[in-house]
Amino acid sequence: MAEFSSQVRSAESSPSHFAKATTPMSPTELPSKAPTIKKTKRYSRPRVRCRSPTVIQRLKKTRRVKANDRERNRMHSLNHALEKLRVVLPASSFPEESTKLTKIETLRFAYNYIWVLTETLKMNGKMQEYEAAGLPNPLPTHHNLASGHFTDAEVKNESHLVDYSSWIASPDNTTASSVSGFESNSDESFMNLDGSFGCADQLGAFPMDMNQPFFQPSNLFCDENNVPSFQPYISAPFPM
DNA sequence: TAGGCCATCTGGTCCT
DNA sequence: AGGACCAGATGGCCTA
Repeated sequence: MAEFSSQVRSAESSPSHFAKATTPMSPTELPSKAPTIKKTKRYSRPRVRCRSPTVIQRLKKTRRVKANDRERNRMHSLNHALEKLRVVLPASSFPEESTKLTKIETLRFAYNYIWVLTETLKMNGKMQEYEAAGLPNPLPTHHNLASGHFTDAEVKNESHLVDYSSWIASPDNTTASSVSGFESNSDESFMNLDGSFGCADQLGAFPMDMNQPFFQPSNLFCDENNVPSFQPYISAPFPM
């Protein structure tokens, strides 16, 4: 934490108020530990300093200034952490196309992004269970997408999900184009600022809008009659 | 110009 | 006593 504080203070982008921040003493600056000398108690009553009102006022002011300084640094460290979170979110991959996420957007996006990744992992686990049991892949494929079980809108969403989950599952994130025929490469596959996912030059919206209900991958599995059941939206994982 | 977002200040509370 | 944390207040900046 102390390390971070110094990082923040030394940040190039630091506004002028950083200059006001108190600089903690480095270990070398710290006073060497003086040998402890046991002092004899000279007063029987607790010492109460006699301070004039002006002294008290001055004391209060310096305390307030120091508290403000700490609070400023605390908020800067919080913002720094948020910034680090921003840069690992997919939306940050295309800064030229997106504005910086606000604080609340960053938190919601992160929450939802983690949720999607978790669901994807669960889905992959289920796929392996199906394979191990010798059952047909329940996930939407080109074959079952064309089988008439889905509406056009559903097919659209399904293909996006397949792309998305494959993209996430692939180590180099290059499989999205191969799954449903997108002519994209890894550089073009991304999560849009609004939470939609797709390729640079196409896509409606993979329904991952931060403020909208969510697509649930686990709902893509076939029912007992081997008919793909599909429920495109569920309640948003993040309470909006 | 209203509204959203942000940084900062401030006083209160809790903890060490 | 002093630091950390929190929430309310305030003012500046930006955008629709």
